[in-house]
Amino acid sequence: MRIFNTLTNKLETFKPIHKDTVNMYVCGPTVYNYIHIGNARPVIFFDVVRRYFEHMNYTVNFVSNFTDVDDKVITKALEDEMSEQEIANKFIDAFYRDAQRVGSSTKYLAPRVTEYMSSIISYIERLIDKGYAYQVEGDVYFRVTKITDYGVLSGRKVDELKAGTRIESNDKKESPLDFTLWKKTDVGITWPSPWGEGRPGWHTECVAMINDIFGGKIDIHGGGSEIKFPHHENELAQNKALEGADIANIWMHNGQLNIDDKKMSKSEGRVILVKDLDYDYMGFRLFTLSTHYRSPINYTDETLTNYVKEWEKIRRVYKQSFYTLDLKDALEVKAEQSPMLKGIELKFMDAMDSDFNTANAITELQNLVKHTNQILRKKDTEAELKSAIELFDTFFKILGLNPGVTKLSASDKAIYMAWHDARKNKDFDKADRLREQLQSRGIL
RNA sequence: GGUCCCGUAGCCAAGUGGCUAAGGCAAUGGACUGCAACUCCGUGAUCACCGGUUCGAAUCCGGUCGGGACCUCCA
Repeated sequence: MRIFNTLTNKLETFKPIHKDTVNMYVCGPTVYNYIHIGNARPVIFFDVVRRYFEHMNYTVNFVSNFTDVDDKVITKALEDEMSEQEIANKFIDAFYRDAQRVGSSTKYLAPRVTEYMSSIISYIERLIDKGYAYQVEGDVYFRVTKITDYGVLSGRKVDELKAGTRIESNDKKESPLDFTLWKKTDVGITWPSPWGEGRPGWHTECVAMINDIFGGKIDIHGGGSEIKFPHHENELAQNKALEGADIANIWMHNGQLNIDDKKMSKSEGRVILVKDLDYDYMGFRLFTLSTHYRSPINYTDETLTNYVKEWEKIRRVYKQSFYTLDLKDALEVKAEQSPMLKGIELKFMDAMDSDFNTANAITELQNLVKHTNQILRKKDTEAELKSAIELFDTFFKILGLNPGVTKLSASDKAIYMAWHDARKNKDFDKADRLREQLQSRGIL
């Protein structure tokens, strides 16, 4: 299987560091607000990455953090007259609800910065010991100029960065590119450190936690493309300083989700929160996976509506297939996979093997829909239908789509049979009444 | 200002040197049908523009126009 490595800008054949295991870390949210639909994109995509590796029988150690120490958290806590911890807990709960809404698993290790404070402090101490960081009046900064190839991940050159006049000037820093590892402050929650009361900068938490949890280099480090610089660049720099090597074998970055072709912006009123999305969430998930993960997605109501309809179509044929077998008590029939279905399966897996090309994988899901609809029009196809259902189940599991179809109850079946008989006897008034019942039960 | 990405049918979107440029939505013709819904079959593209490299370009190179992102602890 091949994955695009943002560090080398090339497709690379995936080779795990430890046999049959994938260690991956995805930068998680700062928990000061509800997540918006752009935040949901990596939550969905990297969930699919994990699912596909698991389908390939890897053991996946998936870790995604919560940044619960941050200026924004502190500001929000002051505004709402709550503690930072209360704010964090509130929005972590909300995050889990939203992740579940869009079909992503929440059963993974989710370390919080506040739980790893001693690791972060000792990590900074080691950077100082090695001469890669320096203390000024209770602040600690990273000495970027000591990293010779700084900018390698984001494709920037130190000279160009220095030339940028927009970098905030700070007299305490040796170089404007140096970034904060520890910030002296008495605003909001603080921790004691060898440099005094304060709190850590953003860029250390991920490397410190990765080292603490995984004990070294991981296979995949992921996140949104907008945090490639400076956040991931700085993580890489810190790890090079301490270990002389990269923190991850492969860096993966997903493209952004825009609205009206522009980045979401709270100040311009261009934000849609996941919890406020007034559409079917599976349709939304399908929408986000229908574009290759490295490309930007443009959100419009029209586009999302199309994918919601598409999901209904997928779900409908699955439901019909499932109920067709259920009504015949044939759900446990032995599946017989046709060459056609085998071909669809192979192409689906090929697409996933090619840098998680979910767009092409979904095309195969659509082929399966069409083919299954053709099977449904024929008679005596239980074994073939069963095979189609199994393939749907496989695809759904990998993509994290859930049709929510369960076995019919005895009364469901009775109504269905009565409807069938009424139509057969041309008692259409009765048939229409029964049809309404079936529709209200979600069977038709 | 600097760096980078993108521009494929009305819409969404794959394809990044080689058969007639996938797939979906919409539209339209047909089939199925008690009605409706669903579903199936058919119908659509000089790949933004100009020039170059090549036997061959949507794909590589240069330019033009248009859109966007990053350089601000913004997912």
